[in-house]
Amino acid sequence: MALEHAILVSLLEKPGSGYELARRFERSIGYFWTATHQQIYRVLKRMENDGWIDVRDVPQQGRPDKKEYSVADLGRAALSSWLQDPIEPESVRHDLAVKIRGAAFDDPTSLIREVERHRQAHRDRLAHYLAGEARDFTPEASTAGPDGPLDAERELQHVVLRGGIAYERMMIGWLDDVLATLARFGPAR
Amino acid sequence: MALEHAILVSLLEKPGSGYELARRFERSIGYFWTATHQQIYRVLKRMENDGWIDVRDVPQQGRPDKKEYSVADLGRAALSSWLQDPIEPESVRHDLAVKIRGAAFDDPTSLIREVERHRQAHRDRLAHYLAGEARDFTPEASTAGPDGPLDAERELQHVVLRGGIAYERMMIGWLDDVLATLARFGPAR
DNA sequence: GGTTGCTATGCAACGAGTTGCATAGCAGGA
DNA sequence: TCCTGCTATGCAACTCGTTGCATAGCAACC
Repeated sequence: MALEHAILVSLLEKPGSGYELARRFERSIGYFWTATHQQIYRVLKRMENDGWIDVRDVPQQGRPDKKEYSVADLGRAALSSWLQDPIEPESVRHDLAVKIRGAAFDDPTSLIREVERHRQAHRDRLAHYLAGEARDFTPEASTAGPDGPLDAERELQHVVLRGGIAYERMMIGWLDDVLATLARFGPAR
Repeated sequence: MALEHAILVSLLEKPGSGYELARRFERSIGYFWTATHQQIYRVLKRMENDGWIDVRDVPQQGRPDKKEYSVADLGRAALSSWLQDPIEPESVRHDLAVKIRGAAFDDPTSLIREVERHRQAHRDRLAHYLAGEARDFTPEASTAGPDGPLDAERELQHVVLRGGIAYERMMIGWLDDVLATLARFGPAR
């Protein structure tokens, strides 16, 4: 499982609390990994017990105190070891594809609406990614203040984002294809 | 969860045993859903208890007997109801993307090999999909004997396969991009 | 005769992910 | 004042998926 490693990468890029991590997983990390706050808290606790990360209590004004986590030597070693380990190409699971093949045995009307809804969701995500790319990865943004990541770090974040963009574009094109196919064969039955 | 629904669709397309289902999940259904035989057997048992599917003992020559499952009325109704239910666009989980962003904090040499390995796996899968398309979805193959699926069924299977093809092509292109990025920034550090 | 390999089914244990709920401080608005 | 909403952390129960193992018949090969 890679959730703990995704957390390590995110904490290396910038230390933070469980809550902050959960928000990153809704945003930039969410381009390639999703996790709820319950999962994150549980894994953070385990990682702390294993000595992978250090905690620091941070009092705050106007909001509850937080625990700020940062990567310890053991965590860095664990990440390094995982990075060396080969992984299997992911296994695919597309509920929507199941539905599309299932549409041969049912009225496809509601499926058409569903596919249109998904296409819109992918368009929204694509727009969101493109906005993030324009904001963070244009040449002018490259001189990012003292908190800005290093060149290699930035470039790698960018190429992962480009992967998300390519994925969304591919999905939109395919869903267009699906809708055209449903239009040709749906009403004929 | 959609495993039970994927099984229903597969059994509607053609009745079969748990073992045969497991093999389909390694092949055509595997374009969009993966499952091991243990999962399949467990779910088949539950579906049988719920009256979604019927069983028939089929004695065989030269090999162990099998249980052939087919979809019952209750199962067809359950599938129909699920097809009407909206689903959320899938959440993404790419171990490889975690590794790529993690490469900023480690020696990227082994990652380059890994990415090349994945690119080859996607090329192999693409070739496999294209061979299947040429075999099953060329105009000449459309007059497919008495066992051949109906036109709508075939068209929907084809559009799902095209989705798999588009996905593999997108991945190969992106992994090329990743390798170019790693080549530019990996050695410089 | 023994080994390997394929068909065919299944159990048990574990690990990971989801869902619902609980707590608590503080801010802002009706 | 009460209600809503955001930050911040966490428990408990459940479902789902993975891994390792077991059984059993038969075929093919050395």
